Amino acid sequence: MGRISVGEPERKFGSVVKKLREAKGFTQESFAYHIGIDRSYQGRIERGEASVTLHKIGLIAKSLGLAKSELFKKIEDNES
Amino acid sequence: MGRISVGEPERKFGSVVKKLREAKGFTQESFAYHIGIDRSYQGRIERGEASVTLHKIGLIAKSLGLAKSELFKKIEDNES
DNA sequence: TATTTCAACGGATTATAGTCCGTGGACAGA
DNA sequence: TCTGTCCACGGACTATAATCCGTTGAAATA
Repeated sequence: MGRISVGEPERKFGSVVKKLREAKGFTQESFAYHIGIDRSYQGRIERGEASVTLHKIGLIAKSLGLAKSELFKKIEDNES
Repeated sequence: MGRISVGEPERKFGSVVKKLREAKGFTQESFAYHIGIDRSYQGRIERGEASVTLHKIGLIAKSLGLAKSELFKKIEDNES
């Protein structure tokens, strides 16, 4: 994987997901469990170290109660 | 890879990308070249046989002249 | 101080995204 | 016809997403 940050889009994606997760009161681990992904991978995503697939993006957005378009809108506006 | 369709989200993603690409007058090959991805992979994406990464999603959206949120909005509305 | 909770981070492995190269079929034009 | 263009589809390979399991450190609480 890209251990160290893959790129700007990944970093932005990660930081917004992190903020939204925290706002929902989830820990990384509980959130990851809820989605069905690995806890350490959730950390990597939030640090911008992973270029997530469409499949995972869908799971994450759903868990945050957002449509993918809405999630990306927040990322683009960086209103988190 | 998932040779055969991965899931509904991937199929929708693919079919909308296909329509938008055609609307822009690109062939699969020219579009793929323009983005910098493999021609056969572009075909797989459009057939819903690939769960594209954030990185590729960004390249595709950009090539279509759309923000990622806009691309996903079109996919969700299926207005293509 | 000791204990618990959470996130950062790593190494090693497995699953799959993405590449490379080729074939065949449909269709349009010469 | 035949020639060129475009797409569907495939196999084999390479790169990397995603998993699994562990360690460390910070901060809060008892």
